[in-house]
Amino acid sequence: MTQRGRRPARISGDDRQDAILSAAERLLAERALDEISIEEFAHGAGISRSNFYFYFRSKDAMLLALLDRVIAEVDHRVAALPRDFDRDPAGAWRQSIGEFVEVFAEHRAVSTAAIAARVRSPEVLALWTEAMQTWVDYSTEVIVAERARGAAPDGIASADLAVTLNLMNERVLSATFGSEKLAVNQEAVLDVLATIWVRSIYGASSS
Amino acid sequence: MTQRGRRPARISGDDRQDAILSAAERLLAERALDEISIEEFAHGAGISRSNFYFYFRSKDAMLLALLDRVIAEVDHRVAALPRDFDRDPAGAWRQSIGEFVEVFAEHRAVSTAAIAARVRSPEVLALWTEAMQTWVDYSTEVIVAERARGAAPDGIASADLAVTLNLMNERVLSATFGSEKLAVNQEAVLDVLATIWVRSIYGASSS
DNA sequence: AAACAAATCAACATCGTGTCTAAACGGGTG
DNA sequence: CACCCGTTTAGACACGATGTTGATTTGTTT
Repeated sequence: MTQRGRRPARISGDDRQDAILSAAERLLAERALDEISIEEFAHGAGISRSNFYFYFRSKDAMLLALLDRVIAEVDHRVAALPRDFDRDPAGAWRQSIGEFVEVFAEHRAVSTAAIAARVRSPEVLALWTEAMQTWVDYSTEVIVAERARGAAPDGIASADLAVTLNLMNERVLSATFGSEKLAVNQEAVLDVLATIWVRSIYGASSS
Repeated sequence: MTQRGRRPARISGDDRQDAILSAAERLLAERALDEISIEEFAHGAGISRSNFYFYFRSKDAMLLALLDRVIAEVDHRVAALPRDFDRDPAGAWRQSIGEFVEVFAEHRAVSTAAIAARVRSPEVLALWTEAMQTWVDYSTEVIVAERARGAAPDGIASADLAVTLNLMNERVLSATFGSEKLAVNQEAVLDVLATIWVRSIYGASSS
């Protein structure tokens, strides 16, 4: 999972690579990826446009490296979480979702850029989908377990529910932290998402 | 709402305009908007690339005209729906969502293209947001009414709930009908969405 | 048919990307 | 010290897509 979009490398130059990535994240906070030319990214990191290609094959490859970091952080955080859904289901879900919210908020520039670039870059799409798949698998697993112990009712397929709720999170966080016109307030978003997750998973299906 | 992205026009040429739009929708069923050059759209409609600009200022303007049609159809369908949430809440929600699903499915090429282009084109973003706002307002209104008559419990703000559920629909339908890897089966998607809406709106907040 | 607007097209200018080459810089090793 | 080798730059080039301009054709009206 590490060193994605990187050449083998030998000694130094890693700092430059980081400098490029830092500058990129800074620039992405202002404008979208499409609106920033490679020349701007290069100059932002204090190098020439030609030299940019020494570190990354393309703009998308650079974004891929940025995205890799963010995904790794989410996975690291979620893995460290206690898994006590039987003791306090609502709290456990809320905590998991909270990790997403926090990381998404901290790296909102990269997250929104990745989601936007996904439609155009197969590599970004693949990496994002792989990460989403991990989270969906985890969610599905827990839902199945909750149903097995009688805490959650049956109804729609667990996998479908997990996919839908994860896609909801993706879209809502993107809207909220991308400062879209139609979005949920930053302070309220965790409450709203957690509530919907819990109600959807544990609520009886009316009708 | 009509004649968006169109010059005043006088006599003929409307057929050409329609021909371009038809060809565009046909091409968009195969590849994404970015991957199709204006030249291809033009040739698809039997005209030269230069002449394309006589009908549309840009690719995005063309998409805007396509999107306008789709939004109008959804609004027309939803407005014709009976509004009997007190008699059969789950059924009423399901029917409303069903209209979205149907229109989205029928015009999946335009819908997914618009959602993708939104991040890049301010005009597409504005039109899409305006439509979403309409649907969110409607949803909010009904949720407030359901809470007022004691059918739905309080908890998170009605407006936040409405925004989130609408964004969920957008993302899930986009994934499903855009044939994304991580999506819900076409036959199941209405069930899944309707269930989550109903459980989220009428389910008591545990915890 | 003369006039005029609608419709069409070829040519041009521009911009960003990606590739390549030649030349310079700079630190560690033989 | 001199020599590599990794690093860096500038510059040129080809390519593809976009958007503009100006001229030309087509069709309708008077």
